[in-house]
Amino acid sequence: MENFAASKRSVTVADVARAAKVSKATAARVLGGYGVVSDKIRAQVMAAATALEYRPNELARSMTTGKSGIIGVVVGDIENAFFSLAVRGISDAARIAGFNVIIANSGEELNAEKSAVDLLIGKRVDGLIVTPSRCDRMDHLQDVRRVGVPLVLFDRSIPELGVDSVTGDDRDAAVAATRHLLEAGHRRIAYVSALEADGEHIADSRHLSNSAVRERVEGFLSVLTEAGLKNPQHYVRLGATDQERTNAVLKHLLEEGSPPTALVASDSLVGLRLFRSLQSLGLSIPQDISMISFLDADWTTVTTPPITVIDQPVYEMGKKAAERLISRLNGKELAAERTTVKTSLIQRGSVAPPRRK
Amino acid sequence: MENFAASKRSVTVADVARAAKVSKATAARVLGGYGVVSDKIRAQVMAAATALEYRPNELARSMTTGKSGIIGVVVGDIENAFFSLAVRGISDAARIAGFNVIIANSGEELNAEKSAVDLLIGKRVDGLIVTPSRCDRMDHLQDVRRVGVPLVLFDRSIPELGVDSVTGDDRDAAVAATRHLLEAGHRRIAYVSALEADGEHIADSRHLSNSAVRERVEGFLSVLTEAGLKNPQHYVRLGATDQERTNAVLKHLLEEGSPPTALVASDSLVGLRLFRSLQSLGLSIPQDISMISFLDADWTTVTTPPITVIDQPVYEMGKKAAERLISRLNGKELAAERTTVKTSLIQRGSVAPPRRK
DNA sequence: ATTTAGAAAGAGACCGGTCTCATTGATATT
DNA sequence: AATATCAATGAGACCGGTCTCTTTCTAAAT
Repeated sequence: MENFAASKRSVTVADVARAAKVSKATAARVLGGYGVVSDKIRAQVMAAATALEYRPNELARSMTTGKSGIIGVVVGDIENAFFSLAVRGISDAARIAGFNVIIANSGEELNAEKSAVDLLIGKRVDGLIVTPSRCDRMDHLQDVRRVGVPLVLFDRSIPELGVDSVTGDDRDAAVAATRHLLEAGHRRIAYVSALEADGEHIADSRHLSNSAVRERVEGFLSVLTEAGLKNPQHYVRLGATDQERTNAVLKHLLEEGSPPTALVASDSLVGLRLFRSLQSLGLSIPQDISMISFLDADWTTVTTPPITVIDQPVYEMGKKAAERLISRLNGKELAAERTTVKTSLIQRGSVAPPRRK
Repeated sequence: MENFAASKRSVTVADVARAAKVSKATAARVLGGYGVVSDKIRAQVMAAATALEYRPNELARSMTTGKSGIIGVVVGDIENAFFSLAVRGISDAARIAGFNVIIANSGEELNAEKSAVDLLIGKRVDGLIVTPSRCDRMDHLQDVRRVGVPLVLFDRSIPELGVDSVTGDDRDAAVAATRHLLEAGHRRIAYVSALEADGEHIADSRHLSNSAVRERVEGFLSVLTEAGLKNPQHYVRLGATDQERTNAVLKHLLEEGSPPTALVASDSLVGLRLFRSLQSLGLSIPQDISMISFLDADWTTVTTPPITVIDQPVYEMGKKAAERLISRLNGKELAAERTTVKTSLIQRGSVAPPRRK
């Protein structure tokens, strides 16, 4: 009784060699595409290979060559449009260069990130692209360097690590957005992020564990401080991780003595949640409150009004990160570099002068 | 001169064995967690391993065991929320079961899909989850079975292949949506899909190469036929692959003698594009035209009006597909099964009775 | 005291490729 | 004709694990 489904021992070079009546070494040369072989023998081996339906075992190949042809990617959450677009950029660039991509989710959780990195190194990925969930904990990333696996940070950078990073120009982007609101006449502007924290407030922006958020907050604060506004960090709020908590954050903001007249959402998910919160409170944009969101996400174009956003070229960022990694993998000796890509403000309909009291 | 970045030869069991003054076999037993070892020796080996920062080479491990611990996933497009959510479901289920996921994009293109499948098999994935781009071309999928790699189809099924599949109840979903529109009083209802085709029209729904779309179209047509409407397939349109072509599809529909009063979008991307098209034409929903979209995507809740959708539990679908595959990987002998998950219609504001002429 | 069972450790083959080195044979050189 | 040169093939080690088989040693059984 024969079982077709049962995994039969797969066809190896040795099998092909036997069928083609040549040595294993010769068959390997043909099948592996290296060394010198006569045309006649080559044809012979190829014929045997197709007849037997030979498929190279990449695992074995990787083991001897030491290269797996795989790039490991650790992102916060593939479900998030930001990351899925980035992954697309990475995958495309990788495929063109002949690499494959293996993806792991960290859920923005340090321990998950650590084990993902460990695992990918165990799989002997040739290189790693990581979105560090915390920029202040980097032992595991130092390990990556130690074992000699090239590493590129994505979306966030850790200068102390001395590795490549590809990020947006987060500070400038925040500056542009904040200026835009300031110019529209707003004086009480809130910045809302999903970053996990003890409370909703921040004590010191320098302690923000996510460098992208930190840069943005610093840009935000610098503009407001420059404009002579007092205590601008009062309006920086964290912890908008889901709809419920976002509702709470917004509620707190609006119930205070001097509520903000404009909001900046730290990413498109926060933006979406804020939009929903505002909607459910019956507040209209931009009459009652203005808002700007990071990332030109799908939803921002079809709302009424459409949302003014900071357009991050995420696909290109992913592509750049992959290209940087790949040029390292191809042996280029490069100094660690911080690549920042330019973002732009797309003005739509969600910003207007604040309502006069 | 020492180069810290250069990849140094990695630490192997043999190195650990030497350091712990035991045989390679014994060290391997400890590090691999198999066989019997005395506590004393175990401690000795563990100490040496941590001292040397030993990291197992999963590649080598996979080669001997024949299992890689990797599940290969081939999707149409990770950038599409449908797939990124599914991938999340797959990844989560996989991680819980101790598997990893390697993702490849087919771009809904048969050749890309073929090479992705080849490649993943070359990497010796333990199992495969594939969204077949065409349900009428399945040689490469038969190869998968032949080499003995368990396969689960996702979102689309190919009964002739005799493998597991996890899909939505596409026919029923389309039936429910169409009935809903019919009950609202619509008689001219269009179904718009992004499926690539020669023209925008279909000759025979049985020839649709994507089984999910085929099922939906068949459900759609059956309801309309049952309702006594003539030539309902006239209103089935394909090729809405990007904004421009979607605009064209809509233009053609609306310029005809008896334009549709309601639209069904085959997926959330088509829905989004249709929404934009309608917006740019100055048509208001649902006064001028009603619409229903597949997939409860982010954007559908924040439009004015919010969009009535067919909610597909995509995360669960991904999870189910992974779980099915994993139970096979764990040696369960199962008959091929078509799993369909129930969808539901979420009524929001995009459906109203048609305007009276 | 001698046999015996079983636990613990060692030796070495093996997985399926790559790659170095040795061997063969044909052509070019003197 | 004898030697040098080089292309084409073969033989076998190697990568880093797993795993089988063998050996050693201790403790229970007779």
